[in-house]
Amino acid sequence: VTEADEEAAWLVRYNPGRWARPSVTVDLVVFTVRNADLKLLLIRRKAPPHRGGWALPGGFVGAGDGGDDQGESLDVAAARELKEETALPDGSSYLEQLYTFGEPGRDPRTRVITVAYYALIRPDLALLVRAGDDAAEAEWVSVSELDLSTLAFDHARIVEMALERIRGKIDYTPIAFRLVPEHFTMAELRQVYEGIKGRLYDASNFRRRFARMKTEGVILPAPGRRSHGRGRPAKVFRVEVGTSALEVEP
Amino acid sequence: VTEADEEAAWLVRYNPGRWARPSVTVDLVVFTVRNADLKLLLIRRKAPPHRGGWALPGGFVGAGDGGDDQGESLDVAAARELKEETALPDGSSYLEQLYTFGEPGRDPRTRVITVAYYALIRPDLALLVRAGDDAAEAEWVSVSELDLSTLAFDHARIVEMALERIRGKIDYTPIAFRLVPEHFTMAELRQVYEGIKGRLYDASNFRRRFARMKTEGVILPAPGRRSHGRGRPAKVFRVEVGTSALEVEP
DNA sequence: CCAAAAGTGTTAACAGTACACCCATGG
DNA sequence: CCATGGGTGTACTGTTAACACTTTTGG
Repeated sequence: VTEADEEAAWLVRYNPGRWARPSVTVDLVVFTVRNADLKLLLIRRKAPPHRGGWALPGGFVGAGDGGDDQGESLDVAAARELKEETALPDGSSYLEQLYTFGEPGRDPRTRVITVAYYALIRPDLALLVRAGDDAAEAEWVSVSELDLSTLAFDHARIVEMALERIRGKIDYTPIAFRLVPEHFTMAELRQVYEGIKGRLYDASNFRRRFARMKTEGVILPAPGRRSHGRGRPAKVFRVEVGTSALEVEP
Repeated sequence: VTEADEEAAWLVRYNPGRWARPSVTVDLVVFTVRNADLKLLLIRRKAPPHRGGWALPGGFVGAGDGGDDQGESLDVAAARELKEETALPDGSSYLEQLYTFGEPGRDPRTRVITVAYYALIRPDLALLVRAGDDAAEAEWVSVSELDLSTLAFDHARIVEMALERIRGKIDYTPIAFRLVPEHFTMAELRQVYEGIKGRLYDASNFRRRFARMKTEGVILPAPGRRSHGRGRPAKVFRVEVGTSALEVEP
């Protein structure tokens, strides 16, 4: 047995092509916060299975032609699905891989492994939602009012994990800034925390929590004030886009 | 166009089978700690590509026959690969999904999407490693001495992310207990932290950090003491397996 | 006895919380 | 003027870090 023979044998045995391949999709848990109320984007399925049921937006990952073209990356597939569903400009939303779900039987048709992502959408851009290709309608649903058991496939578990992730991550990463407009008040930022954590924050202590970010120049004063018709108008702030302190690593 | 026709059209259009499918694998980052030294398990690849190079153990996910048999779950596939490589008894190691890597071109043969897992192995069981099917040899390599750039595929990135994950998670979850023997001393537990975090801990403060777990009955006294030949012998502790306080949710 | 490692006690710094109180605006 | 929300100051609490000190073993 020559070395070339041995190598050829391995090539055959471990050629990925000889294994049955699952389908791979991306699913999106798209969040926004409005008036301290955490919402997520659901679609009504136009096609079976679960036709007419609520589900997460998503779609298949382009895998190319099996030859030189290996298709699109997972991140790109997720961004593409997000764009199809929301028509938002590129880079205006935060997108992060969440977890991969691949239980046999989670899709009755065939083995489907889905790489779930979650996205954070600024509320001033959240109106730009539209129904994608495979959806009859797309709608923002309050997490507090959502009955998870009505979701198709295993999407309830995906949503639960996404909630867990953002509720944990908001405490030690700057993801909250992805859920406020470019110019925001401390009250608006606080309401993002209240919507995600599902509890109230003391306004004065909340302010102090971000005092250091102000002195360090991460949070910058923006011109003007904002009045809500009643009470003292609030100062307006902004964060420098691309500030290293705002980078979030998965 | 009847409703049935429309439904049939959707079935064709969104039938997962009509899309090109990628191969799906699981790769494992297997950790252990010995003498405050964090080690990970690498194999030498027997087959191309990267034949002879260091790589993470892993293998293809069984996807069934494309019909009623949908194959094995991702968790099961990861546990199976771990067993092939280490021969450890089921349930003796901690296994958690890390991240999914699917850049086109990461495997030159075809589109391969890999779901990476990391595992934590108790040092008293870490000797039970063996080379799996596709490996010439398996070896524990110190993270501090490892040159990441020598790893095959995109395994350097996978290892980096696994390190990041355990270095973060050890601070707010009880994963460290998965890296000590059933009966352990505070010094041994401390060395797990030192190996993972890559810094020294004050022994007295470290002890206090776990004082509450002792009073709450999570950490229990074990009979006997342990002498290292020099100095005062240390008390021995154990944790109740299956204690809810030790459960770690991904 | 001495070196080494286990284990205890004391103090300071800091972040989070509760809460009293002042400020500025619209009506 | 007063109701409402923005904004400041203060006191208390629990956690962590630094470090001096005591205890118990092997050699």
